[in-house]
This record gives sequence, structure tokens and C-alpha cells, in this order.
Amino acid sequence: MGAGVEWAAHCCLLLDWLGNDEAVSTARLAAGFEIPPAYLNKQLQALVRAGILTSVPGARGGFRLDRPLRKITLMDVVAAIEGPDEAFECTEIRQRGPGVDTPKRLFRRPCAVDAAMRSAELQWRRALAARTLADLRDTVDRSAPDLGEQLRDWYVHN
Amino acid sequence: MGAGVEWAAHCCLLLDWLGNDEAVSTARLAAGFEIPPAYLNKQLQALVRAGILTSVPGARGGFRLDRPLRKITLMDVVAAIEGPDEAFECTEIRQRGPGVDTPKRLFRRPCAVDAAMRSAELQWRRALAARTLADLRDTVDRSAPDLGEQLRDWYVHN
DNA sequence: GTCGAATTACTCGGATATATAATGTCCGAGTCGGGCAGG
DNA sequence: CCTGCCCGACTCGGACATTATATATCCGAGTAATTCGAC
Repeated sequence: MGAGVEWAAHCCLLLDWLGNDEAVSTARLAAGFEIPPAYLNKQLQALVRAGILTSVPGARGGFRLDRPLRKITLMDVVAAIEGPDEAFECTEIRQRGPGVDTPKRLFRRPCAVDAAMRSAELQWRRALAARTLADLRDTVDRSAPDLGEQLRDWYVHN
Repeated sequence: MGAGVEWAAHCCLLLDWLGNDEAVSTARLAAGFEIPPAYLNKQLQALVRAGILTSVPGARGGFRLDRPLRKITLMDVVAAIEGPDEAFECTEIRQRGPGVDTPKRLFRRPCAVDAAMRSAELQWRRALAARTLADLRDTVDRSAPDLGEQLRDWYVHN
């Protein structure tokens, strides 16, 4: 899985901690995490296309959350960055080759390997969809209540 | 996820259907699935390293199941091909950058994003580990009882 | 006809190319804020 | 002093390199079967 997923999740959390009143530019976000700004910009664009963030062009522009963290799941973030395709893709290998010259009567049922893989991946997706970014923020806030304020303080001066 | 996972799973099932009395060469397996033989060989080597198959060198050589399908889970196959690493890898991005100059007191707890990702991936692994290849074989056998015999017939002549 | 050794054909195993995707960089279009001239 | 316009700086957005990974290929080491000859 690409590193952009981690970047995107932490950026969304940070945008919430900083308050959603004004947009934050790619440069400042990247400086806060010490990651390549232009590449981060690319990931943020993906979040915009997915409807998670909104982009404000021009000077003093940047990105802002399009909906509260409560309505953004980890699944949304992963899907936005990694794309909608499933990790395992069945190519119907069982039907290929001259091994079975019988008609496709035997292959009406879906491929058993594919079914098992899809089932497992569905569990994964369910778990991701069950966790909203608000849950994560609250978890962090409980273990470090003053983190948000410290972040705001630093970003004010940068 | 690489295509090798699909190949490996189907090859294991096929080896069982053909009976495990004699080894089957890479060339014959690849011919049955219409996939590049040399590349399939690479994946099978990974299965050997993982202890799922045993390789028989020399003429009339090939591969054979090292244990019954009942003792091989889909998780074993995936781990053998894709490697043992987790898909999501936390780089502790939260601690990077000058944004937080406080000591690491705030970061004793594990990263919340990482925890959620690991939890979801654990669900995925559990689901894969719960399905043995014997389960899949039985599923196919129920929907197509004579598939195994047809496969044996064809492979006898090739 | 039987035994035995050299030969041959075949297979795995890993080292080596190529294609594809992930990562990283760069420049142009657009927009806001501030400066500046005019009234 | 106030207003409106122009200029400059800043930012997103997508097009363009670079690196890593997955895919595909090739050749050597080794083994079993086969063949050939001698007894």
C-alpha cells in the first residue's frame, strides 16, 4: 500500500485540529510532516476528487475539510488514494488453457478462490468503514489532550 | 496484489486433484493455465521456501504438495508469495517535523491511524487463515463433482 | 540376455532483462492581496 | 482621504522525470531415465 494513505489520514486529522476556518496550503502541511510538498499535493488532489477535501485556489488558498471528521471513514481515505479496485483480481485462470474442453457448465458458480479472497477483503473494508476519522481524533485527544493546542500554536507561526 | 497469488492457489488445488503420487513439472502446470512457465516457476519456488510444496529435481521432476490441503490456509499461500510484511506500514509521520517540539511523552501510545489499519488488516488475515485449501476444493467438488476426473484425464495425455 | 557405464534429455534454481506502477519534480493557469495613481 | 485599477506573489492543478516493484526471460547445475556396448 502506498505511503499516501498515511499522509492523507494524518493531514485530515491535522486540518481538523487546526480548525476548519481557514484553508491550509500544501507547503505548510508538508513542512509539518517533512514530506515532499509537490507529491503531497498530488495526494490531496485525490482527496478533493473523492469529495473529502475542498481546494481553495489563489493566494491564501489551500485545502479544507469538506465534511466533519465524523462523516469520513478510513475506508473513504484509502479508496480515495489507492483507487476503487480490489487488491485481488480474479482472472478466471481456472477456465484458461485446454485442460478443460467441456462447456462452461462447470464454471457457472463463481471461482472459489476469488470468493474467499473477496470475503476476506470485505472484512477488511468493513473494519475500515467502521472507523471514522473522528474516532481516531478522539482516541488521540484522550491520550494527549493538549496535542491539538500545540499544533495550532506552531502552525500560527508558520 | 500480484497475480502470483492466484496462480499459486490454483496450482495447489490442481496438484491435489491430480493426486499427489507423482511430481508435476512447471511446464505442465503452466500449459494447463496458459501462463508463462518460467515466471510460474518463480512463484512455485516461493511456495517451496514457505514449506508448502516440495521440489523434485532432475528428469521426471517437478513439484508436490508437502502437506495435505487441510493444513494449508489461504493465508499461508498469500504470505508465501507476497511476503510477510503488512500492507500498511506506519512511518511515525506524526512525530516528524518541527510541528511538535515537545518530548515524546505525547507519543508513547501507538499511532491511532496505524492501530486502526493493523486492526483491519488483522481481520483480513483472520479471514484468510480460516479458509483452508481443502475447504475450497470441497466447495468446487460439490458444484462440479467430475471436474477432478476431467483434469486427471487431460493431464495424463500431457 | 544381463549388467554397467556413459550419454542424453529433462527439470529446478537463481541470475538477468523488461514492463509497469509508485514516487518525486516542475511549470503554467488562476486568484487574491496589496500597492499606486487618480480623483 | 477615498476609490478603483494594476501589478505581483502565492497556490492549486496537471504534465513531466525518476526510482522501485512486479513481471517475464534465460542459462547453468544436477538428476533420473535411456542407450549403447561389453561380457
